[in-house]
Amino acid sequence: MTSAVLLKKSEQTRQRILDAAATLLAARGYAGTSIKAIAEEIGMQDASLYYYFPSKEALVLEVLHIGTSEAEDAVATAVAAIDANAEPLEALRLAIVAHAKSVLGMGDYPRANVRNFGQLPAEIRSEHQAEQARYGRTWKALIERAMSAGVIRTDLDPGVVRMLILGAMNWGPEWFKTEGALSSDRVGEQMASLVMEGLVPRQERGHPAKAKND
Amino acid sequence: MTSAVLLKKSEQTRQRILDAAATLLAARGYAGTSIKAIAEEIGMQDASLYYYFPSKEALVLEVLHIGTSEAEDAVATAVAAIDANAEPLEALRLAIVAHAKSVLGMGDYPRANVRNFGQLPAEIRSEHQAEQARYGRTWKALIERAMSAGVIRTDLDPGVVRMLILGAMNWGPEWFKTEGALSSDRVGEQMASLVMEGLVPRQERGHPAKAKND
DNA sequence: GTCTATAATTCGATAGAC
DNA sequence: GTCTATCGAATTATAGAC
Repeated sequence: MTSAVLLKKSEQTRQRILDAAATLLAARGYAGTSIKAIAEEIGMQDASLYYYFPSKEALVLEVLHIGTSEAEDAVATAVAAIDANAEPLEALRLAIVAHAKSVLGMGDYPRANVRNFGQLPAEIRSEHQAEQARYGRTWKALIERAMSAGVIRTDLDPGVVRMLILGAMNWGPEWFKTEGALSSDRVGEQMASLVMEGLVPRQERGHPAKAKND
Repeated sequence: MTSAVLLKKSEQTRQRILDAAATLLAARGYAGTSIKAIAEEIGMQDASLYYYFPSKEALVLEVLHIGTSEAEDAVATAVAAIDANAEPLEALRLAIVAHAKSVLGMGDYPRANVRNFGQLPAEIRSEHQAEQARYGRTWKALIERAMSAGVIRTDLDPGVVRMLILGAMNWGPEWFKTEGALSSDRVGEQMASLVMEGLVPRQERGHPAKAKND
């Protein structure tokens, strides 16, 4: 009898394939990740993967889908801690921190997602865009609510603002290495702080952006 | 007799290959761009390319190298308009605008560069990193000078700040389409404004970040 | 479920005619 | 300089034994 937590062996193998694919996709990208390499990662023959997935594209799409879902869940959980309608600025800040930690953290799926959805072959790109669009709408709502409330600037195009914020964070996997001196948590906080307060120091007391040499 | 402006026919062909490669690399990425596709773009047979370039890797490296050089030149030219030591904040702002326009503009080379250097095969990545590192030092100097002068925040790690700024802009090619409503110039200005002033409106009069509904 | 063997393409690259 | 022809390797995917 199967339980909810203890997966069947078949499910376990499927999961190990997904994990290996996520790890390699995050590190080497779509074209640099062959079915053979994924199979080797878990001590399998490449042909055996096709028992679990009908094609490389289906496997990759599922990895990216999980990556989007993980980031979306992280953001939703973070924002749910407060009343987002009453505190739209705080909601946005929590979302930024959550997203930043998702793409910098140890989980391979969100990183695999942001590093690959821009280089997908045209045939499967559109399929993933439907998933990605839902996450995009989450951010669109966060930003527009903050603009309507007047707590963030309204002199910029909301779409540009959204992509700049996500871009600053999504670029993280290109340079951030876990072995470095700074933890992903600290970098995530700095990302959020810079995006929210900007680079030029603020003069008012009590603002999150401190003067200097703090 | 050859002149400096009128290239020999051989040089012209070489240039057409580079241009086609830059266009395809910017649009489809490294693995999605085959030698055959580049050749077809200019009505050539794939084998003929090897008369001009010894390998795909050499061709790609030259495209990325040109992309880095173009961005670096644009930044250097922009910053040279002022006394960067006397006005470190303005120097940084000009650099941001220049870089943003480079990766958003019609030129394919800078876009090919930022979209591909993260997915290069390991063997050639290190070769390009030497070029890229020089550009990185330009930015490192710009940021550290501004920090020393106290005109930008010093409570953030300078390396993180550098990669966040460049990341927000380098992500542009993932979403910005020339056919859209906003011109690359306008988007570039908005990028610079957001990175410098942040998302949260400032209260002081006369600051570049206007209150709202401007 | 996992293996071996292999088909079918694609790709980077070379050889040699013209 | 550009072409045709082709090699060798890698890759996705299938067939069928166990």
